[in-house]
Amino acid sequence: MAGVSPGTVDRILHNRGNVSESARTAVEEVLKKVNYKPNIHISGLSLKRKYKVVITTPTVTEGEYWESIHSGILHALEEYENIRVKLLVHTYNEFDINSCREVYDKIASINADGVIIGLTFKEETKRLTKKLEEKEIPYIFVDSTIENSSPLTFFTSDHYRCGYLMARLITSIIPKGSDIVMSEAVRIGTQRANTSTLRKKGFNDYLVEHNIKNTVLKISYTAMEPEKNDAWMADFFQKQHNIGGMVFFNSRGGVLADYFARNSITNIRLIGVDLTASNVNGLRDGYIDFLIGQEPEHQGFLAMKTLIEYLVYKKPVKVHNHVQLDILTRETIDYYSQFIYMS
Amino acid sequence: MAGVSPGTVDRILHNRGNVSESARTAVEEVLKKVNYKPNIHISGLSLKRKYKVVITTPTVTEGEYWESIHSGILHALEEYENIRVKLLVHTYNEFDINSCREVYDKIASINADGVIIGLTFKEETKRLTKKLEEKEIPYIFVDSTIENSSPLTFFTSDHYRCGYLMARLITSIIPKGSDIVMSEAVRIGTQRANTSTLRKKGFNDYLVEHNIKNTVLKISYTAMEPEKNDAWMADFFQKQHNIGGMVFFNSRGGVLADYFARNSITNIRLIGVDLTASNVNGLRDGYIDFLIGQEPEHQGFLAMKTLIEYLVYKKPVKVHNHVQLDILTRETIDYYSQFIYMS
DNA sequence: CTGTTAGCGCATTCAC
DNA sequence: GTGAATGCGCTAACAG
Repeated sequence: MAGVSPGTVDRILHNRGNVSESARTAVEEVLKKVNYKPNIHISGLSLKRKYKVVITTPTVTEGEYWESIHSGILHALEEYENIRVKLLVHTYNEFDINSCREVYDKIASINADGVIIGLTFKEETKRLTKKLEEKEIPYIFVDSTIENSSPLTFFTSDHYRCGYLMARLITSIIPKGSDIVMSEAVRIGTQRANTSTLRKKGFNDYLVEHNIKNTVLKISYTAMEPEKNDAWMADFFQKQHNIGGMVFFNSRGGVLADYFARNSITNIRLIGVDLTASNVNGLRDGYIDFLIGQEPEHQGFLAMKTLIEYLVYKKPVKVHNHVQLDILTRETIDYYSQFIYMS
Repeated sequence: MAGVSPGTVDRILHNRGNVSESARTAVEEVLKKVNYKPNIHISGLSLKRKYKVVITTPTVTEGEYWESIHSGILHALEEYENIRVKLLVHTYNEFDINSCREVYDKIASINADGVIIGLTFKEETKRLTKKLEEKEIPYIFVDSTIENSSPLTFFTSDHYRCGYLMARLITSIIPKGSDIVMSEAVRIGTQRANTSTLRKKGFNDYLVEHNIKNTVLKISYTAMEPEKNDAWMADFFQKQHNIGGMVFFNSRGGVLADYFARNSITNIRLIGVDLTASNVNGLRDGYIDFLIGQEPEHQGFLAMKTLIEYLVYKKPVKVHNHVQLDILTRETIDYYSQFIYMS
């Protein structure tokens, strides 16, 4: 239509240069006129280049949070089946900083085209990203981000808002004047980025802003020595009798739901985060009232998709991204699909 | 790999016959060995056949429920850009059964390849589907379905469960012993399928099952004469002083939120259905506590996608489908994207 | 700076 | 029954 060859059009579409101004304007006019939109799937057909993408997260356990992130990444790869990307998975032990360091060193030595990072150790991760920046390798955060870093983009939920929401929910369903228990899993030195901290801040801010005076108790639950928890909880509930509700800022609420189930405790409202297998059980059985989901699959999916589109099509990237906060109850969990993707 | 030509493979893939048993087995073996999966997007490239698809719903108003359904359908079409489907949109006035009948007659006379139906008038729709069945034209329901009909499939939310959920939510946030108001928009003879009825049933069942004795008042709100509502509501709230919360089984809760805003009523909890513009405003401003979303875009998207895959690829169809029930609050609405699709 | 051509995976057509 | 040829939209490689 513009009187030029397909080769020229392609050069214009991809800014490859070597095009005269006259040809460019002529083609661009036609492009606009016919409202041209490239077909990404077919374009992949003739693309030759191969890409190496690294994904690094804590070790993946079945039915847990990180598995969903990985699953989303794989789904994105399926959608772009025509694009040759080689996925290198490097997971580390989230309770062992040395494991993380080792894995990160390995990653820094790979000449990857892009890296997707689900982080636990903040300082370690800063060291890695610094190296990546030097080599000009783009990286994307999932689950949480780090201030003062320069990722290509990140996909997380708004953890502060999550805590704020949890405060709103728990205070609206507990008996007036009853106590609230806030549980954090403080794992020394390993605090998963600052998700829990942010949630806690959101939670407290809600209480202050709404002038809520209920007593807030804290328990520090340990993921390291689960065998001790039972005795420990028994002790706690023996001393506290005015508890109306509890919130878990990490994904371990299911443990408490399980304790409630075994001890027939039904008068304490419970709100948790993440759709882990045990959380979902607790929700289904009625021991957990609300679960907040943060779309881990979607995070992984978007991270991979964005990376591909950036690498292959130079598509501009929006840096700051928040996924949904899903509120689930036992009435809605059956219809909740974690396998949802975005075009 | 099987020592045959691509033509033969294609014949096997699509069961076109004219293939020797030996060739078939040889090819099928290879297919399994390489785990062959056809690439649907590229297959569309060379497909010649064109399809006519009809979509019929109540008239589309901006920012309202049906617009989202249409939008989802359009998005599915974008995803299958290589497949030539001609979309024929036929909307009717949901308050006028004659308009519906006219439109349906028109549709019955079209030789469509498939029809997507968002229904309001149950009996009228039954007449239409009967005709479609005679002509062996597949049809799909969105929003709601009809018992004893034979759609190819339907995509709706579980309206009964929705009502059940609303009962759970409202009773858990209102002061103990306060009254609950239940609002239905009874539009004579036009009850949008039976969504409201199902929700009401779910609502009542929850109350009975959980032995909840709060007084439940009813108001019948009219969409036809909106100018009368203000006086009417003023009258209602003057007489009732123990109202703790209200639930709307249709999407018009925003009207009440608006009334609350203008009259500074803040002590009544409100739960509504659908993310219409006015509902979302009410939620943002704090007059609505929860909105239940039923993924209209997703419904439209899935309906169109399923129809295409059925028509073009003869893909088997799951008849019974329920989309998610999303629970939204003012904390989560900002991150809620209605533009989410499923692969 | 520009045009030509081959080929990606797939479905169709036609000749054998 | 079968295979060869063509073309869909797009990119890459190369010749001019």
